[in-house]
Amino acid sequence: MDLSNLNEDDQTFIEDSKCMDLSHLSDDDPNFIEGGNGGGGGGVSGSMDGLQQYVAVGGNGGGTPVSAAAASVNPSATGSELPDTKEGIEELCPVCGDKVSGYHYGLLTCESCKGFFKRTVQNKKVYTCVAERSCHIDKTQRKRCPFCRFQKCLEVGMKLEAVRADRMRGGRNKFGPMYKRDRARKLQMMRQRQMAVQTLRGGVVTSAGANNHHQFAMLAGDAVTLGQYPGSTITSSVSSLHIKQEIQIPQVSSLTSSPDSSPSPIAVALGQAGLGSLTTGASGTTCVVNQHSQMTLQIVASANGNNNNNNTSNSNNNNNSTGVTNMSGANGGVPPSQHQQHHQQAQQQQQQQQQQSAVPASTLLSVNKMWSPPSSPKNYLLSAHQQQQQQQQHHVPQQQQQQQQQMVVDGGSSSAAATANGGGSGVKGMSPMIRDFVQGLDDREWQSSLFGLLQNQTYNQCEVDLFELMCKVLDQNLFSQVDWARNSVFFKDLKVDDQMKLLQHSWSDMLVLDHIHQHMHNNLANEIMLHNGQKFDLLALGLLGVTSMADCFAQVIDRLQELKFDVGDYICLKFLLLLNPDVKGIGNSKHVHEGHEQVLKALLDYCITANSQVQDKFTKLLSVLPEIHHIATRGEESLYLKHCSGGAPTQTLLMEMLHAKRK
DNA sequence: CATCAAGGCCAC
DNA sequence: GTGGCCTTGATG
Repeated sequence: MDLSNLNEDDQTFIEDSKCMDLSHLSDDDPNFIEGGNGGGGGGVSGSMDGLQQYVAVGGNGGGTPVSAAAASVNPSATGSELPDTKEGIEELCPVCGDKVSGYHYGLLTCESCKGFFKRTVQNKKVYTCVAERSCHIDKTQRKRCPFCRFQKCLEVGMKLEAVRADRMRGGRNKFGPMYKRDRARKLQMMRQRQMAVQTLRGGVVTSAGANNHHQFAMLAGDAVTLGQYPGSTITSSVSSLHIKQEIQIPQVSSLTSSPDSSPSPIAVALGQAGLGSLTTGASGTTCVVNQHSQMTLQIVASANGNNNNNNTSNSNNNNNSTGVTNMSGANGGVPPSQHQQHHQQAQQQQQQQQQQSAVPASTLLSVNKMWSPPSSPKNYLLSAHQQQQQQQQHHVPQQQQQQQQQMVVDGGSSSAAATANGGGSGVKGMSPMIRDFVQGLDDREWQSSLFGLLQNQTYNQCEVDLFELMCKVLDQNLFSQVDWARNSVFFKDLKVDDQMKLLQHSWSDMLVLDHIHQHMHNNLANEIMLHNGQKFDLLALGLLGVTSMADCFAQVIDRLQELKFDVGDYICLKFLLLLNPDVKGIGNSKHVHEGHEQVLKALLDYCITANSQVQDKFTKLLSVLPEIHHIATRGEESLYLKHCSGGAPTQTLLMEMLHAKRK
């Protein structure tokens, strides 16, 4: 492996940083534990605060144990001794653990898995798993279950779209820059890990067993604490592994645009991307690879006749329930002509969407593909026409479909972007700071992840627990919240401990405020029809589940409408909630106070100059905050009670935050 | 021209 | 079907 360009690329690391999927680190990889890799598979020990662990360690490679191994290669290295990159990046294939031969289809893999992936995609293989769809894949057993092997390929991030439809040889593809950055990241991580290992000698690091959930870390500036999510206990007795680390945010993948298609930060943070779901669903799960980078994982009729109703009319359904079948020509069992027809429909749909929106249809695809919930990796594998079919199959009212699409497609041109670009109502009088705030918003992402999650959670599900689903959405929103916060001015300059305290005090208020914003500025509906026909109460999200607070919520909306509450106001209020100077025990309270003051002043100026027609807007806006807090507090209490009675999902950041506040 | 990530080949 | 090795060709 040639690493000659590592140093030069290293410079671009910060700018280009993306989230690394660490969800597939091998649980039993001793290097991982020793190396202190803060990512997925459950290596670093357990007494770490959940928030602190919300770290994403750079790079694509699907949580390859390599970087950790790199750290352990030379544990005596000091910060001044830069790692030997050629020795350091002796990676292992994230799929099977064999020796890596280079970047293949998106990440570093071995030659064998490269070939396997290529054959599978090119020849449109259909595999089934005769076991539980959770076969362990390693070098010696990788041939046993191609289904699970291919699934793992996808989980770790191998990219279908890197397999060329035209089979053209040679040349480079769009992933080149990503590989380059990935190398830079790995080098960066190696250096940091070496420093971390040094630090670690004084700390306690133990194996975390099989818990590969919720591994995340939080950064303050560029400082990060690594560790493992402890489940339901937040404790300050943290193994003090503080590593300088750039948090990396994945971009939404696109088949046509950005090659940097790591899984969502949420999935990354949870360490769940692509894991877990394979153990769900009916027996007889089948992998079907479609041409043109589309892949489906379908639940097909099992041997005992457990066919899923929701899938029965899918013409792409493949009912090969046993053995391995080579689907020559036909795509997933559809006769070629039929498939072509469907494919053309999908293309036409995409073209129409592209014409109608600034957001390419591919982004829509990618939303479903990459922002799938951690527990349902199968769902980021839907092709365009399959999504279309699903919508039709599940009897989603057309209006609802349009509404959902509208929300996703138009998200980019909605309030935040429009306002920031001068198209909104709040531009006049907007200070540079507020403009920056607004530009930092990404409502499209918010909506995309919301609808992506809802869709994926209900695909092929007859009925889902709506409360559980709400918790999942809240959890996802919470991760987004943390992501936003840690990249925010003022906040990002704080130390991890301070950041945690501020977030623990503001998260629920911010969730409510966010929902108000989405409701008011992006026309978020109060409920939507899920793809399985169930109705999901979106409003309940904003109420944190306490639907009896709907009147209170409506009153707040009314008041804010009277105040001509706009995006600039919203983001200022959000900062005010986050930078709460009243939070006790903040180390750098001066900084928080200053930030708070500056935002207050900016908001005041903005209220005066931009909304002079609204009498005393500033004071009235601030008076809404207690109302929001009231709703949030009720929501927290309700969720906490539900959790304590066993009625709410455990092992979520949401529950972690609930517990943290009660310590 | 060197690099390297695609696809291809073919012994097993 | 697998996987190690070879060929190709865009990129810098």
